[in-house]
Amino acid sequence: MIEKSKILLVDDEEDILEFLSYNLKKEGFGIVTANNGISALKKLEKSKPDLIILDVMMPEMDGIEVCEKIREQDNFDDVLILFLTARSEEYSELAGFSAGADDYITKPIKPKLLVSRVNAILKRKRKKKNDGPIEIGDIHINKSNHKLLYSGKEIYLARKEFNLLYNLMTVPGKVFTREEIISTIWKDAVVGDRTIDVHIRKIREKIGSQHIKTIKGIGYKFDI
Amino acid sequence: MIEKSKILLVDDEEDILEFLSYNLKKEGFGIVTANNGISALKKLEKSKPDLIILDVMMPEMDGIEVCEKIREQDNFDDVLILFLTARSEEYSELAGFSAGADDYITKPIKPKLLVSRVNAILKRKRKKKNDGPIEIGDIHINKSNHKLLYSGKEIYLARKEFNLLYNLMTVPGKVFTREEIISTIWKDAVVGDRTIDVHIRKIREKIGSQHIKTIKGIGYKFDI
DNA sequence: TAATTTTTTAATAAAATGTTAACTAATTGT
DNA sequence: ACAATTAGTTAACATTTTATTAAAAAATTA
Repeated sequence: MIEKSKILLVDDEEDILEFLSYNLKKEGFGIVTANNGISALKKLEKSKPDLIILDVMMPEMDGIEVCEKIREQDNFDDVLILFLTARSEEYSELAGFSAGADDYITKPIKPKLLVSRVNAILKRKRKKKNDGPIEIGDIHINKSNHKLLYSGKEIYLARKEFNLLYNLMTVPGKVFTREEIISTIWKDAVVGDRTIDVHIRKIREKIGSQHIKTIKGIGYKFDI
Repeated sequence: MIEKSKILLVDDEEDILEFLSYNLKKEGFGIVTANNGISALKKLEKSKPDLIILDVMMPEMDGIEVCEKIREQDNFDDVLILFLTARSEEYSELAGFSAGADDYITKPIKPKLLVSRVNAILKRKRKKKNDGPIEIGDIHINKSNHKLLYSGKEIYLARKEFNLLYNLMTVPGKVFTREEIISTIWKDAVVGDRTIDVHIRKIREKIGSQHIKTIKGIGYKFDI
């Protein structure tokens, strides 16, 4: 069974805390509540939540401030934060994201949407953990610390090179078409096909060409 | 001729709708627009789009909600959905993908990028049909890693050879006429009949001729 | 801002793949 | 058996795709 996730709810309105609690408990989440930012920050350490649902509009310390303070702490810089905002508060939404929020829900809160959004955000986090190290033969690649070990020796790859190699290694043997490669590595730019070749060449320069195979007319693959 | 794809654009901002329309019409796509989620859902049935481009941030019903509603409908659970978002990667991946999006573009939208992404996503869909490994007797063929195993030994086939053999193996025993072969392997080129023969010969060179049978006057088939 | 590194592009070389033509072999119908 | 038709073979050549440079452009760092 999947371990139930813990959620810290932060809102100054008791009604909303109860409403959220009720709907999320029903889904099996572990719930901790706080009715202001200070209290939330205090409860962080003990409760170690997977997700924090934070009302933007609170007296004393607003959600954005709380969010920033959470992100400053080393042990919580990757906890998920979801904002609750009123429809009209577009501005706060924008500010929220730059403060480090992961998602937001607008009030009035629809229970079904809330639950689906919370599930989605947690699912995504779980998936993200799969960005773990990959070891294939004498090549160890680790995305979290951006390190590549080639037969024990550490080798530096520039970012694009690293991402490209990492991507190929996620599914060894699978041929990644040039299109696939472009759409995963170059999210917001249009680059020519030669660009891929050049990066491939640089990777081969560093780890040899025995692993990275060209499938002419299709793409590249990482082979064992 | 390749049929032009239909795209449904959904955004509350008229400017953006026009901007998208202009750039996509120029590329020959059929365009239908809607300026809110409700209207989009209504226009779905009639327009039967191949792709829906959906702004995440909209009043009333946001893109994620629209997306979820679309996915709930049986006849549109596989329509392509592309999100427009002003936010970071993280947000779109978190909320959008779990709601069932296929890809996303971040604003500000660069026309070139938009077009290339749209083309990529549509092409990907067209291709997605035939896949999966096929094992027949001592021949294992796998499109995803472009590998052919012939009694355990890996054999390299050039692209056309591979596609041709794979195609024959999709329906073992069925006689594929030369016309059928040409229309599936040579989508947009005119080639002579001898060309097929040559490719068949090369395949036979590599895996023997016991499997690939000639049906004179008609075509070829892959036999067990 | 300057220096350095990374990324992309452009030009060209190299390699692999694909097609054709000319010829040969096999098959089919009469 | 003998045309007529269809397929197989081969090698030349055309085309496509990738590799390799060097240099420009962009991003990063000092």
